[in-house]
Amino acid sequence: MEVRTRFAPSPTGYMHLGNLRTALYTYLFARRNGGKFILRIEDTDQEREVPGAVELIYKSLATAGLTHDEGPDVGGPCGPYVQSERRDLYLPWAKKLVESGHAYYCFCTKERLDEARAEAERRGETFKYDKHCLHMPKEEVQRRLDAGEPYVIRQNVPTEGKAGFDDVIYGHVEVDCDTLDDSVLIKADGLPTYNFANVIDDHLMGITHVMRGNEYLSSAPKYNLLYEAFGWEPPKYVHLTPVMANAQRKLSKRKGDPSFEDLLNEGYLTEAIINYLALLGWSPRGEREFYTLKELEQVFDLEGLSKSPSIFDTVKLNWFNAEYIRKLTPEEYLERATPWLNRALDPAKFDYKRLGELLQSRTEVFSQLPEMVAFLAELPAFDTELYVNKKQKSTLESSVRALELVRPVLESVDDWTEAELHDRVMAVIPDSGMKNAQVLWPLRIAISGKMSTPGGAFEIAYLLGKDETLRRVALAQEALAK
RNA sequence: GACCUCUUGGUCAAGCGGUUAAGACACCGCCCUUUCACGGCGGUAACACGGGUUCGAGUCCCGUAGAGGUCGCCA
Repeated sequence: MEVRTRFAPSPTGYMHLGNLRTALYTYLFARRNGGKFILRIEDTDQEREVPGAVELIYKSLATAGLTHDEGPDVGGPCGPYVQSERRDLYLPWAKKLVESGHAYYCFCTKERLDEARAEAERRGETFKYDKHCLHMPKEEVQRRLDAGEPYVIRQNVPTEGKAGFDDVIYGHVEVDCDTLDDSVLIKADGLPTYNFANVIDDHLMGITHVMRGNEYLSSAPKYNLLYEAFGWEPPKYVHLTPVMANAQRKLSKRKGDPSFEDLLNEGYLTEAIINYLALLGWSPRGEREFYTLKELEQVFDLEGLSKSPSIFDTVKLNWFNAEYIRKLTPEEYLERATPWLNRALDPAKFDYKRLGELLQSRTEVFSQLPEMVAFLAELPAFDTELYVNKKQKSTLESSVRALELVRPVLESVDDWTEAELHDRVMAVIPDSGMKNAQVLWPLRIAISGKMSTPGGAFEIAYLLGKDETLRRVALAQEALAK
């Protein structure tokens, strides 16, 4: 049988990394098995509608490369793929359940239920609906229905026995029916609850593998009761662990954790994000850890999925990103880096090509670039202590001598290239009695004002140009004279 | 509170009854070197705890603890 999976997000206005990973696994599983990957929008909650949110889902999936075979925008045989457009579809199914005794009309008011809940709370008990309306005579039900009284339809969970399901990752999970509540299937507004809509849609759309967050682990037994009531074969369940911000809580946009878009805006590469996310909660069980999306499509399997939550680690993501950045061609690198460099530099004044070469192996995330190169545009204020470096045998005194030695040499250089600067400066060092580092360390400090820079003294001098380099050296000599 | 689930280094994780308990990130050290980074080499660091089962347990079973989830006419 053909594998059919679905990603069913709510349009919230951003793509959670946890959701993206769910989408990724769902997509990969379908691809690996030559099946279909379906996108379904779950927007039954009208109050939470966010404008543009659906478009953002399309855009995010497209950016990530997770192309769906069926969905609202591409169509398919099981449409519509937007739940709000399927609103009239669910009630008839619920009524079938009422007929077979697996569900019933309930006229209890919210007030009565709230009261009952509060009462249970007071007694320290778990609230469970008391099946009050289940025992209502048929005639009365009909009379109240005819009178137009508001109602909901509830699932009639057996009072005894066990309900369970098989999960691909967790195995067989079983609970006593009497711990289960009769949950609402159809709300007073006529729309289905999320859980009911899921069962109906997944069945109608022929979903074979339901991959979703494990917050649904507890409700899965009730899902299966529904499948049984309809006489449908339940799908295979694959409950995925959450992506955590720390050991206690999930990644949360509200708590300031980044969404997919945030990461993209900070200059993370899609490939790096996907690669990292794929390995966060799933293991290919080998030494290898670099995978393109296409490669993942070949090797992804359910066995490698983790049972326990994983913590999102920016540090490791950064490493992946840095690795992917190094794999870029110099041209690709420069293209991506340029907008970031422009935030700190005037592109007319610097050799971006050379700058790019120097920066590529030093870039973890593009957003770090402006801060890394800002010293080129403007010499930062710095303490002369920077000149003191034990390992380079550099002291304030040696630095004074080094700059005295180097300044006239620099002034005499007309061909301002790295090679020329290198040869000319290196030529005078041996006779000075100083070590290379004793001369080059203070020179770099003098013209950059920074402990570390994307390049050594000659590269920085070249980038700055002759005038600016000499200006900074003169400034440094003044400062050291004090 | 009830029910469900999870638990290998700081983090991601391999392991599916017999291993010196992989590997990666991070961290530390050394090398390379005009700084930083890259690259190379090396190092510190883990089976939550307690009982079983077994010749043998990180791997199986039972408890305990900790963590997460569910208990909405939200999704």
